[in-house]
Amino acid sequence: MFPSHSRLPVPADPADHTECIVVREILDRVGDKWSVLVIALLGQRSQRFNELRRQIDGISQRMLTLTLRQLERDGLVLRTVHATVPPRVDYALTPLGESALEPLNGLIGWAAEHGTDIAEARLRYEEAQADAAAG
Amino acid sequence: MFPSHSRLPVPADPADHTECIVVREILDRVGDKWSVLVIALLGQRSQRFNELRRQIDGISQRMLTLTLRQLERDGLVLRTVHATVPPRVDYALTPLGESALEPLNGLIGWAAEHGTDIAEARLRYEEAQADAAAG
DNA sequence: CTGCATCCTCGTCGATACTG
DNA sequence: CAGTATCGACGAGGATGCAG
Repeated sequence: MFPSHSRLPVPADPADHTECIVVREILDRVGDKWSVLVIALLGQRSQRFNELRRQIDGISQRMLTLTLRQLERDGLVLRTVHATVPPRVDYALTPLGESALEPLNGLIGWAAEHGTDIAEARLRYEEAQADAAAG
Repeated sequence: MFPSHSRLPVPADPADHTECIVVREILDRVGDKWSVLVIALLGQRSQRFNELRRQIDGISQRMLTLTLRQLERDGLVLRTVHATVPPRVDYALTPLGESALEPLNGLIGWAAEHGTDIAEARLRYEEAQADAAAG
């Protein structure tokens, strides 16, 4: 969370401390390992648990469950249980979740576009470090 | 990082695994506690170390140093040392750093706009949980 | 198939003390 | 003023086993 005294240059009321906290919480969600990927996948189409699991190579059952719970809790994802046998659970984005796709894709787009710039910057940095150590 | 087999629905070449990794790394940066705030503050004007420190209530000296180092390493922030006494170090956004402001503000704007929606969703969720437990 | 509980590891962050 | 070094606490996340 942003500490309550600090400010974020958001368009809206910069004096509102609550807003900073809210923003920090959401940014935290963006930062955690799987949330954005899950949102992006559900943005394509609604899917079942193991359908997601198979697409997200490397995710543990536990983390997929936790991630989906959190997204459900935040109102970004809708969980639908079908009382069939075997049980079937569908996950879909809510309208709120869909509204997140746009800013998220903005960020993802930026990342994809400037990824090489960053990689190059890192190389230059390492180089400079090596020079400093050698010199 | 995104596992190398998973895909992100970015406009550009979805088959490129490297892109996923790069995107995940950048998303991680967004998620860490202080980076976005530092970028936002430097977006207003370039600032000195303790100038930033004072504005970011709650940050430790260590974390501000680490955060700035990482942003410098990634080419988002430029560090300028003035050989005066006492020493003076200025931090400023690079053009790359400034280019990040737009997507970042997009996300921050979304968060600010939908923060109450999320808060409400959480209340409803807790409520439903309580009902389930009681019923 | 979907999901919870447990254990354990590892990285991140804060506190503190010290340096140029 | 602007760092670096070290230590400890904490929590995210993976592995595994069990349940509805």
